[in-house]
Amino acid sequence: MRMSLLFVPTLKEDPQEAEVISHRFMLRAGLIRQLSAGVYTFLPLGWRTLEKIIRIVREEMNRAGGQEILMPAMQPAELWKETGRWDMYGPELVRFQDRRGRDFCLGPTHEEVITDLARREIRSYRQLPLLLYQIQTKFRDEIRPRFGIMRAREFLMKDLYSFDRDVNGLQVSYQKMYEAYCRVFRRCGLEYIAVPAESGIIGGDVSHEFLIIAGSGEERVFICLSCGSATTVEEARCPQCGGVVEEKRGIEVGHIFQLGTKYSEPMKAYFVDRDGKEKPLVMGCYGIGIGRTMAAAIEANHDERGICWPLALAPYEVVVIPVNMKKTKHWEEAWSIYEELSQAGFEVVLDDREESAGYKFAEADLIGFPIHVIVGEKTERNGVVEVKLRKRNERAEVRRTEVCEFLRKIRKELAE
RNA sequence: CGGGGCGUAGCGCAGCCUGGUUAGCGCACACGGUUCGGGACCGUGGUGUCGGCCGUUCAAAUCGGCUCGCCCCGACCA
Repeated sequence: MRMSLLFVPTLKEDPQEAEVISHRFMLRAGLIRQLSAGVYTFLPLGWRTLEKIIRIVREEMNRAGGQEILMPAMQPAELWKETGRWDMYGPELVRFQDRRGRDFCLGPTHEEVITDLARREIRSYRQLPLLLYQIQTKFRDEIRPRFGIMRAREFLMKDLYSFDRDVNGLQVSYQKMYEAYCRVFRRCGLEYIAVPAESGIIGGDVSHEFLIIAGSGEERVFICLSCGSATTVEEARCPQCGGVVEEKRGIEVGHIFQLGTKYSEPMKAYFVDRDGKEKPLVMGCYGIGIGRTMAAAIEANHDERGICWPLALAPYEVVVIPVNMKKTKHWEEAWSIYEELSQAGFEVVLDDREESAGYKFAEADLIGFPIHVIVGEKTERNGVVEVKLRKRNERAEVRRTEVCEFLRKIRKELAE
């Protein structure tokens, strides 16, 4: 992609409405724009990153045996009355009526809809276990939308629901998801931790939160350095081993629950087991905040100049910067490197704008391309380009002829 | 919902307290020229229902009331 054609409205100054770092950089780097409190548009670069997270999540859900579906955001009140949540959920539930005066809501989560589907379609234990998921926009009229995209009123979420014959089956599904979540966050290049958690309004017995470790995180986590166990409750400091406890801060990006029969009982979602008896489906549900993961990734990976994307989440992997557009040599070499890298399968942007070098450097840092290839005087004189790694702030001079090979190695290294 | 803050050009702000010329500055934008390895410089130019409504006054960005929106802190959440 050529930078001159990319729609990236960057901001030199901090927008007054943004205080939190990820929010500031997302606005400044031209990733998002706000429409209303807690409601955002994703611009091309922001959407690319979001799609990268989605792809990783999707691959890992599929790998764990999940099957993707898409449920409606618009849901009839009747379902919510069956579980009692129409009254329980409160004003956070976005409610409205259709033209005939029938009550509906915009789904903040989908237990009711999926359980309704399950009770209609699952008859026999032979159909179990079943893991269904979707990646979809959720609506929650938050008391107080906050921190930009971090707590939005409209946001993208991956939610998976497991259906099993019994508690043993549920535990197997739960364990699969637990591991899938670990893989998702590891592949995103993020430092994460899983901690036992309260299950809140979703209900159920066992539950874990997945947190991205970031200094600005709202939640405190206590990690035992000897046994590795973690908790969010200060008093419960891993008394079992008595080791040294380290406190860190984290941002909740995922939550998994063992629901049991909390929804299947009231909604009468039964199946016939091997013994011929009717039993309620044993359920679990598993969520990942997609946008939140993006914000958390920035909270955990930035410096004063801007974002330092992990390779896996960067909107583009490489930016090629010709220092002086007036010098034919810079321009030609930059173009040929751009072509070569594109051919080689890199996601690369060519900064072909008539801007000063300093301007391009500052913007490349802000946006956070993991790899910068700078074509300038050294290229003209010695046939070398400068390769800069954004996150480590390391620079290397590489011969023009070896650029592609060098970047292949770097990419492999950064991917680990 | 309680507490605090903000709303003036696309963005960041000054002006308001103490009402009174044509509402200003920086950035951005357009055109011309000079620059070109860390957000360049010079010149020229365009840009405003001063968030909205009502009121006070000869006169309101400025004073008063109401209202809308946004941000931050608290109780809830991916």
